[in-house]
This record gives sequence, structure tokens and C-alpha cells, in this order.
Amino acid sequence: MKQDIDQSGSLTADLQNRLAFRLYQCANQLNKTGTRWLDRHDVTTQQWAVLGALVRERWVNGIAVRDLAKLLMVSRQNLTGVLSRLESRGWIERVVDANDNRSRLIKLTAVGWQRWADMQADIASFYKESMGNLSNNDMIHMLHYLDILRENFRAIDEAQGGEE
Amino acid sequence: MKQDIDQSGSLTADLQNRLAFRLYQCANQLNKTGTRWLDRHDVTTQQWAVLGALVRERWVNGIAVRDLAKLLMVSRQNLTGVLSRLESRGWIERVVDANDNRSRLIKLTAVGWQRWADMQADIASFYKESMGNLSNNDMIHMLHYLDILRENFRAIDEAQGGEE
DNA sequence: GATTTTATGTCAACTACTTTACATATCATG
DNA sequence: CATGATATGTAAAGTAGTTGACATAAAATC
Repeated sequence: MKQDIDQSGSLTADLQNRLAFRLYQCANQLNKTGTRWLDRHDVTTQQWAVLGALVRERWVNGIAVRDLAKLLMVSRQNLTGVLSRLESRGWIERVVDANDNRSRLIKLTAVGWQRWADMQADIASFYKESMGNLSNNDMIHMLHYLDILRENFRAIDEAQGGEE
Repeated sequence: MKQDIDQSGSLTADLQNRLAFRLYQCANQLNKTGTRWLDRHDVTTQQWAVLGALVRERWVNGIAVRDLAKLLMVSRQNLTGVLSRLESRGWIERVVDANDNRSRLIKLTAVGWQRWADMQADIASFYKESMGNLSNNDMIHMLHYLDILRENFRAIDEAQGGEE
């Protein structure tokens, strides 16, 4: 993109600053409005993210805590708390991995699957409300950019010694 | 974007789901790596966001708490805590608004300005590390999309009764 | 078999975010 | 002047995020 003006000057810095701030704003609003939208299902956006991971084809037979933390990009200690809350409500279970007895595989229970099914209509309406005016093409573009950012952040995290 | 395939089907739902999840991931990593990057300045990404708002031309003479909360898209009660921490360190001050004695205007102190200046080099390097491979054009596109998302979320928040 | 690494859990302290509710002071209005 | 709306603060409970440190159990390695 050599046609860009002022690549090393204040425009770039300004854009970077705006981008980081916009990300911060969007994340705050996503958590706020998302949790509120699913209020009657008694689920937060974080728990929603966990459930959404567990229903994936790839993880229906369970996922290790470490891998789940890596996927969600949160600390293992934090995730333990979220999982404990979901477990105490009977939505998920910790099953000892047959291949490695140290590892517990996290998976949805029958109750968890039912709860997930129950909230699908509201999740769909939330998506429609919050992203309905974005075309598939728009979203593909956005995903592309966010993927780059995520990867950059992940690389920094790794260099900084994530999960020491 | 009429050329989009399957606008009402599972592709759209899948993209929406991925987008929300990607946003969640990026925000987690931004907070983690950003706070860690500025570790020696003893500042979190949230405090960084506050300082970044206060140095804007428009707000150098102070901004009301309510407006700052709206800008950051967090609750007033949460912001009060962040501001108190910054105030106790002498980085910001709460000045009574001459035009409205109910209102306190939040502004940077001389110390706050100095601290902000001190961390600029590290902020710049963080931006370079995390967004250096995005062209200005990329960032403008991204900002455009994030703006739409932010506005959608804001509208939902308002409809849900934000700041009751 | 002893040692080291790995996976998880737990404890603790802290910041940040939410909500509901109430207190206080001030502004604006009837 | 009384009343209501507004701006902020405070309190309290809960969830979510971070870090560091330690315990336990099992796997892997020497």
C-alpha cells in the first residue's frame, strides 16, 4: 500500500490510536449489551463464549482447560473460575482424559446442550440487531483484519511470556 | 451487497458468530499485552484509555464524568473507581465545573501530563508491534467497520436503557 | 526409580466491569 | 419556595480479567 500518505508520521499514529480505542469501546459495549440481551438465560458473554466453543464439532468430546484458555485468550486461573460457575449449575462437566489422567476434558452436559438450544433464538436476534447491517462481505473483510490483529497480539503475548 | 450468497442462511450466522468471538479474543489480548507492555509505567489499558481521552484538544480543560463514561462506554460507577485510583496517584484531578457546581470536570494534572509524555515512546512501539503490518488504508477500513459495530451496540444499549 | 515437566487446581491480591440502590448537592422548573 | 431532574459519589454483591505462588498428580525422561 505504497500510495498511503505519511506512513511514518502522525496520521499512522493517529489511526493506530483510534483503532485501539475503538476496539476497547466495542468490547465494552459487546459485553454490556450481550450480557443484557441474554439476561433471561442467566448467561454472560464470557460464559456464552465458553459454551460456543464447546459446541463446536471439534470439541464436542471435550477440550483441555489449557487449550480452552488459549482459544479464549484468557488466563487459566480466570477460566477456572468461569468453568466452576458453569459446573456448579450443571451446564458443563470435567471429565478425566483417558489418554492423560492429568488432563480434564471440559464438555457440555445434557443440561448444557439444552440451555444452549434455548438461547439460540435470542443469540440470533442479538446478532441481527448488532450486525444486521453488515453484509457477509463486510464481515469477511472485518474478520480478515481482526485475524491479523489477533495474531499480532498473540505473537506479542508469546514474546512477553504468556502462560510463563 | 446483493452478490452475497446465502444472506439469510447459516453462512451469515457463522460469520456473525465468528466476528463476535474474534472481537472478544482481540479485546482480551489487547488488555493483556497492552497492560504488560506498559508495565514499567504502572498503567493499565483502561487507565491508558482514560489518559488518552483527557489529552485530547477538546477535553484538556476537563470533561464531565458522565461524558467520559459515555465516551469509554463503561458504567459511571466503574469509571469512578478508575478515576479514584488515578487521582490518588496525582495523575488527574476533579475540578468543580464553574458553569455547574454539581459537575466535576476531570483533567490531567502536571504530573499526569509528565507521565503521559514518559510513556509515549512505549505506546508508539506497542502500536508498531501490534499494528505495524497494517497500512493506513487497512486501518481506515477497519475503523469504518468498527464504527458501524460500535454504533449498533450503542443503539442497542440505549434501547435497553443504558445509564437508566 | 528418581527427577523433571506438564496439567490442573487453589489461594491471594488487585483492577475492571456489571447491576441495584441510596445519599448529597445543585440546577431548573412550576 | 417546593419539587423534580441532574451529577456525582458511595455501597454492595457478583463476574471477569490479571499476576504470582504453591500443591498435587501424572507423564515423560534419564
